[in-house]
Amino acid sequence: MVYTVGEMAKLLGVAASTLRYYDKEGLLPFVERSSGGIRMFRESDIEWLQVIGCMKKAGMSIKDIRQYIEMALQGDDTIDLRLAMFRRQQEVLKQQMAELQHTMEMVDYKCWYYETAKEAGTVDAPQKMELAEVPERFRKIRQELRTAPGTAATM
Amino acid sequence: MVYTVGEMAKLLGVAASTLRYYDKEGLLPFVERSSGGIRMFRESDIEWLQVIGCMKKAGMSIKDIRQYIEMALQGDDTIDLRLAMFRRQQEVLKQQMAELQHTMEMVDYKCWYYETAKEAGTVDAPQKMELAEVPERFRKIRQELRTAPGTAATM
DNA sequence: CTAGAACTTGAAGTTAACTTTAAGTCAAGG
DNA sequence: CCTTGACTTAAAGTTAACTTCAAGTTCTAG
Repeated sequence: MVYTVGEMAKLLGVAASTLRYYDKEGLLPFVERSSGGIRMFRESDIEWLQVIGCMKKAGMSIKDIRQYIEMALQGDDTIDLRLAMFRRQQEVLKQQMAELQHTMEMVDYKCWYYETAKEAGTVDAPQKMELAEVPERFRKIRQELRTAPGTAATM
Repeated sequence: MVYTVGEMAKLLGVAASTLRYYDKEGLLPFVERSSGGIRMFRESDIEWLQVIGCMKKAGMSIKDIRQYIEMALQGDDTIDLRLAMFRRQQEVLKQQMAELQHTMEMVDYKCWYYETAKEAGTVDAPQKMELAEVPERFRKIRQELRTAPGTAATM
């Protein structure tokens, strides 16, 4: 089974122009063409496209992804390089995860903040509340929000 | 203690031009000016800036953040709206977290893939391996990568 | 009082990742 | 054969979030 660019785009849930753009940027050197020049995506190309999608979600640029594709096409000599690349990406993702956790804590705090404000009818309630009255799990983030990053909040 | 734009930028680890840009976009209506027109950031403005930073990390646009700031300056009448906004943001972050987890699984799989390839000296080792030989925790993602999203992999 | 560093503004420039447009070509159904 | 919808390319346009520039002003230290 082969697909045209439009069919494959639909299958993946992206715009056809996006796939053409990726091709132009060298991300799809494995896609063959008909005698008339029309792209013919093969079933097995889906895996490439899924990997590209995941790498994008991991925050990699088109340029970085192209480097990976080029390495992959060079064959088994670049296995070490590709392994190193994904190991580095693992670290990047761990970092992203930690940041996301932190952002979540802030949003959780703000939800508590506005729930408390709602009950009292004024933001003064949470805003001016003594640290000791603030639920324990929000104390750290509250302190952090009120000081510059890198500033020791505890003295 | 008050700070100029340059000092505050250094404190927060961002470019001064970024703070000026935020101001121009209406994100910093609370920042006062000297008689000569120079921005005078107050200690308490740090909390605003930290919240702006967190909202940005949560993927919110400048425009969305401005709406929040405007609501906050309107006072206690907008508490419900602000609470709703952060609750929505909680959902968005949960979604982001799930996606990040999924991306991580893919990268973990790829690390295993290239470790196996490295040992064998060829990517054929992991690529052509029977599903039963693949470590259990990578089977699902492997199946998923090899089919279009939304396609039932199990039949 | 005067350097000179840091501030001000508006406007133009940058970057990444697409998207749209225009002009033309291909391929399947009738 | 011919229509028609989907394909092709190159080039220009879009968007968000900054960054840089140019010309001028303010503040602080000597």
